[in-house]
Amino acid sequence: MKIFTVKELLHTEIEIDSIIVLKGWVRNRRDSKAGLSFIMVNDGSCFDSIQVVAENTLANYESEILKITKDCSVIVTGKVVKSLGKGQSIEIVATIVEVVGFVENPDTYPVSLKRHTVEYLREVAHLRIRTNLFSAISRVRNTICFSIHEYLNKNGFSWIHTPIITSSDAEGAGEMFRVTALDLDKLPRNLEGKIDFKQDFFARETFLTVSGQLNVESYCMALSKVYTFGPTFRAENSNTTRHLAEFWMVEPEIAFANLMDNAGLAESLIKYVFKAVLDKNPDDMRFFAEFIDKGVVTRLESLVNSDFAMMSYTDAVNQLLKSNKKFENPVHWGIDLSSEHERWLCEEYVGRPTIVTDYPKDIKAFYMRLNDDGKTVAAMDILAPGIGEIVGGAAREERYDMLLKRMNEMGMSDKQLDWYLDLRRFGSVPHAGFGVGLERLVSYITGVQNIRDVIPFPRTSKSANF
RNA sequence: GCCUCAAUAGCUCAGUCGGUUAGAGCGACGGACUGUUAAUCCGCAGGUCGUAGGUUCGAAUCCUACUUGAGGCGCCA
Repeated sequence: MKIFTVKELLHTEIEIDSIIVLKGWVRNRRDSKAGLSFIMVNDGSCFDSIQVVAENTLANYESEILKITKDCSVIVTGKVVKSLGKGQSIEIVATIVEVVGFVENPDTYPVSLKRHTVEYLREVAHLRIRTNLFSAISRVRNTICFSIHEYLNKNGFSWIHTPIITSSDAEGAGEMFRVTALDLDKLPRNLEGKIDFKQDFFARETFLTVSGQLNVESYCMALSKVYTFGPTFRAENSNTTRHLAEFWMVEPEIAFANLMDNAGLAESLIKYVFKAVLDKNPDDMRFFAEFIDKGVVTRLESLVNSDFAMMSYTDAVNQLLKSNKKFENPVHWGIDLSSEHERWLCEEYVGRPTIVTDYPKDIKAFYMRLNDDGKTVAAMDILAPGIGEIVGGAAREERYDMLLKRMNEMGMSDKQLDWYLDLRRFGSVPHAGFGVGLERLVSYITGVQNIRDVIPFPRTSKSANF
């Protein structure tokens, strides 16, 4: 007897009268006094559960089947039949229902058969995957990751495994988590009375990476098209619906490329991902559209077939000024756009993802390429309605003198990044890249507003449960 | 890090001006009914009112501190 997933049973042609085995968790049980019970079994392979009909002639009907509650685990052997009821085309008439594991104390089982808030489910993150919402999020997240790899692979990119541990504290993206093997109760001191990191595991200060970009640039200078895709860490005390201390980021980097090549790649990648989700997860997306955000499917569909808006930072500032809206933070050329500005731009003014380019150099990172105007850098952010910045990227400063000058201006030590400067000395080429926040992308695609709900076990300030 | 709000049954919430035995819906359990679909109907159980202090004859209710959670802002992806 062959073992089938629910997805195979519901979404491929299985011959009627086939005898099959099915393994999963019970979503719901309904009894009929006609002498049978309906058991909805879900194994996460797809959104829908399959209906198993258990008749009271089964040996364990009274002793076990009538005691099945939500999330008991079962192995069902049975026959595929055309459904006599409404709501499904086929169902399984069971010959054996083996209860592998019962649920203790169903009255206090955290994920009962009722609607729960996402805030509550976050407190039981090890069990929340057993809800329609979180299993749908998990499947869509998986499709997103797979399609990112697929798109980049099809387009000749190499996936580079840049290090998680870094000795550079100048990656330019905020506070870092320290990595140490020193005994914190007995920290070694040097002659100056400071902590002696020479005695630490790596014989220097080390941190968790905030970005793989600097490392991947060196691979870009040999393999042309590369990307990193892995976890990144920020020790910022950010408390918002769109920040995590540990999150995943995709960072493509392309050689012989400028900002427009970069923006084109980002838009093309994101649209590919949108389309993949629409194609592969229609059931999950339908659920999000019904219960989370009505417009979530139509929005993706229209975006796949239209262009992202593009405007320069200077234009954006001018539009903000022209809007005559009262913003908390006053607008003038040179400010860093705050969320209210970004929101107004992409939600009200444009109404779809918007690529903003050429920001003032003073509000951007040291490695971004200086434009000919001497005031702006070739940076681009993609702002998405409801989420804000989902992509941040730039053409990199490939000119040695310019980069060194910029680093000095910002008071950075060129010693630590001499290897990075080397890339500008030995066969440098114009190149560009960007970072996509995976969780922000998942959030945008699913309509799930809090980023803590689109990663399995969220790590945020003051919270690292499970 | 700053600001705001919240914490009462397994979950979601109500609880009047500080006053007798703290209520409802869902879930769980028991029953009725039914090829059922978040089934429906009836019944029953379930509470240290976040923690610690304080005010008061009397505190879920007022005050203080703490803890936890949420939202907004900042930082960013």
